[in-house]
Amino acid sequence: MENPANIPEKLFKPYSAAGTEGRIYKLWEKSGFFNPDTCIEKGHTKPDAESFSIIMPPTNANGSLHAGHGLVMTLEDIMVRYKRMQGYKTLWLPGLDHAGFETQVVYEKKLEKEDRSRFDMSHEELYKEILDFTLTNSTNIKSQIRSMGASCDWSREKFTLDPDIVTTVYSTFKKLSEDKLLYRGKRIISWCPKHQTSFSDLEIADEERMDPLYYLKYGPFVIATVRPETKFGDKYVVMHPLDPRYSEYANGQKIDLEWINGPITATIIKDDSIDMEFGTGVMTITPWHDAADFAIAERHKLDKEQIIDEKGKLLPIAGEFSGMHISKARKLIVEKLQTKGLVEKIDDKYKHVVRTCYKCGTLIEPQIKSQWFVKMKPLAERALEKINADEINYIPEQYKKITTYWLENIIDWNISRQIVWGIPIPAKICDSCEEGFVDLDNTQTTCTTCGKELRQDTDTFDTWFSSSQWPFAALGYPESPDFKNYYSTDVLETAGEIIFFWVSRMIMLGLYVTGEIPFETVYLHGLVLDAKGQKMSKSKGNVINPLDLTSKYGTDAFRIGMVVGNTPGTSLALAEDRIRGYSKFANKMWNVTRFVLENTYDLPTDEKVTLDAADQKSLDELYALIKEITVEMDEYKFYIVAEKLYHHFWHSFADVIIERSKTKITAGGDAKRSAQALLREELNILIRALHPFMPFVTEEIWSMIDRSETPLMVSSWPQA
RNA sequence: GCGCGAUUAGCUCAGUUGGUAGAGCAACUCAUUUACACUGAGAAGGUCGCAGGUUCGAGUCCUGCAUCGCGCACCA
Repeated sequence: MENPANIPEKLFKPYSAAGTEGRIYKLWEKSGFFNPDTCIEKGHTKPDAESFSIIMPPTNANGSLHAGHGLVMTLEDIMVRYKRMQGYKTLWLPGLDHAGFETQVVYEKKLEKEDRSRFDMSHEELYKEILDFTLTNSTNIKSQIRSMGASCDWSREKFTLDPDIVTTVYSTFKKLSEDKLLYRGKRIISWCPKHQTSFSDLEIADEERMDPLYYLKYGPFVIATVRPETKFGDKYVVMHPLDPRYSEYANGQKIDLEWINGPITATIIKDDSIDMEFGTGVMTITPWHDAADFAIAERHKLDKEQIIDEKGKLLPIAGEFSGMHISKARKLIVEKLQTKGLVEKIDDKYKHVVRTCYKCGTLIEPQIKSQWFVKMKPLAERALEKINADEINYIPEQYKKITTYWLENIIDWNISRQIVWGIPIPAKICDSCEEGFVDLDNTQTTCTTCGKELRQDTDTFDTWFSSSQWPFAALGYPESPDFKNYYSTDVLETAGEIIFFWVSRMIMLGLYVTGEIPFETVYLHGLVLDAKGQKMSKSKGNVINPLDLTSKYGTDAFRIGMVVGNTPGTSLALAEDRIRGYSKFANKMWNVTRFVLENTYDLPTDEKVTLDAADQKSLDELYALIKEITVEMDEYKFYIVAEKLYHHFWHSFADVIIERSKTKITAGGDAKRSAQALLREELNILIRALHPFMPFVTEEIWSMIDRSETPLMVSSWPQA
């Protein structure tokens, strides 16, 4: 076959993503250009260039890439490649997360299958097994991140359990303690009876349920409750001080009455948190197992008594029901109350909200426990100042409102978890007076309050406590040059779902420790849903594995398919058609390249060509487009840039300009040269502009159209 | 209960400061040997959730309502 243009053989076949992507990624890695220092050494970035940095949300080391990750990697890589091409000193720092609770749950399931249980293992044994498990699996996720084309600097990769990270987390813990922002409190916490650990308020899911509401005779009163099984210890009866129905009773007044297990003496409490409209306007309280009741008990300094143990079984106070699981006990207790004539009525269509473990759906059983808490108000106030001064740019903007509302109403953060897999809390506990002492150097042995012997705290930190320090910890705060060069980072890109869990807490802790905001822009993407707009879940069987799509249609097709029309914050329905369409686009680019090479080889690259009017107009339009999209890139409107580039490439360049060039090339002379020059320029500019979106196919094409031997990833973003 | 968001073509969604509605996919009609069938040309498809209001002019601004989704909340 004739081939005067000396066109590579592969260009005569359809574009093969599978035959290209792995090779290109290796080439990039070998070049070292993911590392900004190399870009400077080799002269692609000026040493005094402005920096641009993104810290990759640490990926669960033990996990597998899901559709949401696919979007994270795509969006962040687009930003990073764009800035790198523009000459910024660009760092994208990858990291892995030990993902404390999440990983422990996965491991527990594995143990269960093997007929083992974590409760039969020592701390050390379990920790070591999970560590091995995690480290073994971590190569998997890393190769999946690579397959997405992520141009992150692997030489700077961090893991949340790296010793230097742990050191930073410990020093923050100590600083909080010294600044009196940390306390060990015996307070009501959310407890999951299945997982045997406490949670912060964020790990709790609300669920609307229909349950019977029992109206029980309590001496002269009638009280309404959905949880008769907690009522054994109720010896306080509470009503509103202004409720005329109960004006004859005084605060503190004692009354004798017959209750579940016999006669008791109850005390009347008047508290204005009581809603006079609800039920009878009277309730009894269970301070050990209800946050609202706990608050009332605190206000009036009332006794608190534990009724239910950590596994959800009734304690001896329940008399004949002692040792019984609450799920079984309720029915029997109601029966007994009925026998005693203490049930006034049952409203069996009562709609209310229960709190469940976000992971297993088990009903949360509030318990009073000694735990470490961070005082959040002072931290939140500093964050609010910065946010209200617009020092942090939220995309989309509505997240600013959501964040400020949360910060204004923040409650203290319980950072203790009763799980093994995590960063151990460096503290000593006095079991006798329930004091806790921060002890990084492991030197304190006796309680300074009561003199008794201390034990090591066996709890670990909430994973989010360490990941909230990630931007500065991963950059080597406080001494590393990277910290000085790249903090504050430019963009934090993650799922809108973790706005409170992670983003807001990073702002607070970043500000607290370093005095600076951790990032200037927060870009939050929405959920990735299935083709029908349903949330993906294993139980529904509608989970789309991004790697199936990339292996079928190519990573480039997947990437641009994820981006086009996907506005920040809005959830995306991931339909296969969507991705398939863009695999055709990669092939279109491939064929266009062949046409351009075949038809321009005889035009010397250094020849000055004057374009004719029509061609000049086309070129002006292209420059106008580049100008527009450069602005839109800076505004993070990738969804529109991707669409415009796609549209221009296909429907202007291919359909109009190439078609027009055919007759001009046949005509020869100036018309031919004008057409040829335009073809070359269009292709050159569009391939560069498309690179952040479709890095593989563009890099491959670049190697055929550019003679400089500079990889496209460090070539320049087109100038308008 | 409070708050946030959504409601635009069959589907998924754009629509910047108000100026006669756009894209992709799907469906429809033609075209078929040189860049590309992973193609080209063309046509069709929407009283922009409903009701008011501001305006010369509203998908866009204001008010109310409806439906869906999501947060937050110590009414037992």
